[in-house]
Amino acid sequence: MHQLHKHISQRIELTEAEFESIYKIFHEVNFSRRHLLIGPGQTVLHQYFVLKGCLRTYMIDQSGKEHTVQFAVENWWTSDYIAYYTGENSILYVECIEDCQLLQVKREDLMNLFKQAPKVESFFRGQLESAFVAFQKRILSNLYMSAEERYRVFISSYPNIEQRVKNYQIASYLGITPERLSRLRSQRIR
Amino acid sequence: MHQLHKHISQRIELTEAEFESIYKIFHEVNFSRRHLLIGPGQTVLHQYFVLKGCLRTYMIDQSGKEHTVQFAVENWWTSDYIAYYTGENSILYVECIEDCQLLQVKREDLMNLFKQAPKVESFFRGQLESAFVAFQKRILSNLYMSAEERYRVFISSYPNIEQRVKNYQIASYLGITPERLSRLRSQRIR
DNA sequence: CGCGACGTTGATTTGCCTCAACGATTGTGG
DNA sequence: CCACAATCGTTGAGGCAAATCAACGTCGCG
Repeated sequence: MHQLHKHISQRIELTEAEFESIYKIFHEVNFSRRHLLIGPGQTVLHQYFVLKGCLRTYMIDQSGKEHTVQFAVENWWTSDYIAYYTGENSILYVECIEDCQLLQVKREDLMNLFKQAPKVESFFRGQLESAFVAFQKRILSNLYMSAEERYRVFISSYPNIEQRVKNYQIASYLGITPERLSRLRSQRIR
Repeated sequence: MHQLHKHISQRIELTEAEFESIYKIFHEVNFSRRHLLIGPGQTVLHQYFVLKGCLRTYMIDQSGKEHTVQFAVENWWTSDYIAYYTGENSILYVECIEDCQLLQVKREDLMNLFKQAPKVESFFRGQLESAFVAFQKRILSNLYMSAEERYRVFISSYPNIEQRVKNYQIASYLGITPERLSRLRSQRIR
């Protein structure tokens, strides 16, 4: 079974024939490490399903500091969702931090597919519900957890991520400086 | 046109007859100030559309501090969405901070309706997309904005909210102490 | 009218940032 | 394949913003 088929099947039932018709609007694309998938100012027509690799979505503020919104690894979806959903120009970067094998899909194609196959819309509604829950939990964590606790939660929700991304990138996800993260980690060992 | 019909029409087209059939699964409920709609440990079967009034969703951490996830005013939807979507027991409080007139709808009824009326599912998918964007922006704001900037953004995105909720509740939404908020506001006036 | 909840102000403490220096590791060009 | 440069992670010193703790005035409600 195709990796995407398996992924979708976790949420809704789908015959091989149904999957084939859905899969028509997806296109496999490959990018090497450091490739910038999306940069500020662009219009964002696509979202991406990660077959293999790791990506990071982040912004750069006026003072030049990076702030990471999310990482995406195998079987995650990614894009600049602010631009993708609103049609506004992007303010985010989406960068491959490993060589990446992705499935690209155009929002327009997806919207048309929803009309023909309500099942597919159900799948994406379900995805959005899960994302909604994850975001709400993240906002809560930022409100009541210490930097150290947030670090611990992060590590357990993205297994093996430490081997795949730079520490300063993790720090920019947690909202702390790389120095601070370094100190938190050395404290934990003692 | 009914307030809910008007609200849904902003996103999808809906005839009067279609609205009537949808409206069947909604029930009007009224609560007075301080009523606790949802408390920790409960299962959450419903979400609510606010016809009139103001509600607050928050948690209380181990040290007894409150942390506000969201406020809901007229024409907003609210619930403990973590519990509502996952089926887990609630960890949040949803409290009426004014006398409230609400439309209650059961998730189960909504899911059945989706099968009959894909349009309705499209509406809620659209809602989720907007919420997703709002959350992503909020997470970004927390990463790169100062407390003062976040306060300013908050005030402009919830107009007149200052007259409706307590300052310590706003502070707990912004992730700062009431003392800090008080000082920020007195600075701004100068 | 009296009590409790709330908002404000002041004094003190602290968690985290900034700046800076120094290895270690990675990447690159000769 | 090696040498050098750039990037990254760590550690230390110093400073600042925001939290904490405490006191007091005020408002609203029972």
